[in-house]
Order: sequence, then structure tokens, then C-alpha cells
Amino acid sequence: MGRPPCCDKVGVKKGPWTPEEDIILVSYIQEHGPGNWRSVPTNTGLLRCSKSCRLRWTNYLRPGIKRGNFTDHEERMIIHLQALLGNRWAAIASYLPQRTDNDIKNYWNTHLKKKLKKLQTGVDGNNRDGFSGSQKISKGQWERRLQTDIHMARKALCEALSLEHPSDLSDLKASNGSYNSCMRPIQTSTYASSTENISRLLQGWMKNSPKSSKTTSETTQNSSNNNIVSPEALESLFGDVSQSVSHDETVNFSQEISSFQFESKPILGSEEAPLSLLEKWLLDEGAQEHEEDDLMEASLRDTAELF
DNA sequence: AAGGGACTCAACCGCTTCGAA
DNA sequence: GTTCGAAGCGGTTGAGTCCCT
Repeated sequence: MGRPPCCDKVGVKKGPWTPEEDIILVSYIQEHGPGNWRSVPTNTGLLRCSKSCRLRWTNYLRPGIKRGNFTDHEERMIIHLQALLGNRWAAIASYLPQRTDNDIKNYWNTHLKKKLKKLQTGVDGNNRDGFSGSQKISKGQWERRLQTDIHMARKALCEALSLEHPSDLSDLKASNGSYNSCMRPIQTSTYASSTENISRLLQGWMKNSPKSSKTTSETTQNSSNNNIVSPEALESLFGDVSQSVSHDETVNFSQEISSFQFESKPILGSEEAPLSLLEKWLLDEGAQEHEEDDLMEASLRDTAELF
């Protein structure tokens, strides 16, 4: 019954990945595509378990990952989304396709938590229990705020859907649902060349610096712009709205198409929507300036109160 | 220059969910 | 319907680096 075990624990290597291992993994994925991680160690000869390979790819080697400092914009999105979704890093990461959930999680734990804590103590003295004190927002108020957020999200979705181009739907179906953020057929060549870049960069890196793979990862970043939203995240935000809208419609409400059509955020593929409208909703300071800022402020305050 | 505490982030661990047998 | 492994996810750890004294 069941399947054969993923990997035997004996002889499995742990710890930091070497550039050589990275190259092997990248080359393999370039050839076979991601997925079926169980077979990766066997087929590549890597002494890593499948889980480790998947993690290495999704958090580090995957093209389109942006590394380095988070922008103000990203920071605000994370704060707001965290307030809305909680610690669902994968869902949050789907709104920031260039960032991995691991990155966002780390950034939250190392920077934002502190920042919010600071903010809270600055704003509000040293009261730390979330629901008492004159400046605190009651649980009820928080819920109302959440409702407002959801309402705004719905509005954004409706607007988005009204902009739909029906022709997109056929593309979705043609795409077969893989490696596709915006209903376009897979562009294997884009993928291949991107991965080639990684390999090349890795090789170049090896020549230049025999040290940590950190540098390598930095070189692998590119400026792809996957404006995509996972269905789970959409569901979290929109709740019943997504039920009242057909899957294809939900998927299609974007106008922005990424140059990279990548997989690892599990395949956003046929179930993604682009970010632009949500971003607008979340962050556009022009459109809904006051309301938006109030909400953001509130989110910041409320989130800070949790610490 | 050296020591040590603080910080960062890649990677691991363990749990949950999903799907194949 | 049940079992079990793969995949995915969030929490945690620890090695490496930075910064201050």
C-alpha cells in the first residue's frame, strides 16, 4: 500500500548546499522541470532528501526570486496581509511573487515584529494586553475593520471582473494549468534560458568566489514580475465572493503578465490572479487615500498590539 | 585586535493535507 | 474506507556575520 519511501535517512546530507549541488539541481530541473521531488535525489545522485531539494529550489534557486532589502511597499503589504491572513506565509508570499514565504517569514520575525512592537510602545505606552486600555481597539472594532477590508477586497474584485476580457478564458484552458501565471501557454524557452542563466552564474560564481552560496543566490535574482495571487489567498480575502465567481473568471482578472512563467509557488498556474488590483486596494495611496491610510494605520496599530 | 552579544537567514523539523494504492 | 507516502507549510534552530565595547 502507499508509495515507496521518499528517501532513506541513511546517507542523506544535511546543512548548507554547495555550489556544485546547486548546479546539479538546477540542471536537473532545467531538463525535467520541477515537481516529482521524490525522484530528484535518485536521478541526480544528490545526497539530499527530496524535501531538501524542493526547499532549496523554492527558496533559493528558483528564478524570479528577489533578494535583499524589502521595499516600503513590500513591507506595508506584508504588515497588512499579516493582519488579514495571520501567519499564513505562503498565502502572503503569493501576493509578493518575488519573495519566498521563508523570506517573508524571516523578515517578519526579525524586522517587522520589532518595528511594530516599537510602534506600539511608542503610540501606546506599555499596555500589552490586546484588548484593554483607552487607546486600544476592541475586538469588535477589529472585526469591523476586517469586514471593511473584506468589503474593499470585494469591491476591487468586482471592478476587476468587470474589466475582464473573455478571450483570456480560452488561453487559460489552453495553458493546461502549468507554469503559467496568467493563462498563457507555457513558454519553455523562457524557463530554459532562465535556468541556463542560473547555471552560468553559478559557474561564474564558482570561478570568482569559492565561498558561501549567498553570493550565488544574489546573482540568480532577476527582475521578473509575477503579479499573481494564489487561490487560497484570494479565498482568504474574498471568502464567499470567490464562490460566487467562476474559477476562470477569478483567475483572469489581471492585466499584467509576467515574463517568467514559473512554477514553484505551486503552480500558481491555472489558479492565479495578478496582483495589480489587490495592490491597488491594499496600497494605492492615491485612489482611496484616506480610507486606505486609516485602514493601514489601524492594521499597524492592531498588529502591534499583538506583541 | 579580540571578545562577545545581536542579528540574519538558510535549512531543518514536525505537523497537516492531499492523493495514490 | 483505510493506509501511507509525497508535498506543502509554519515554527524553530544554528552557523555565519555584523557591530559594539
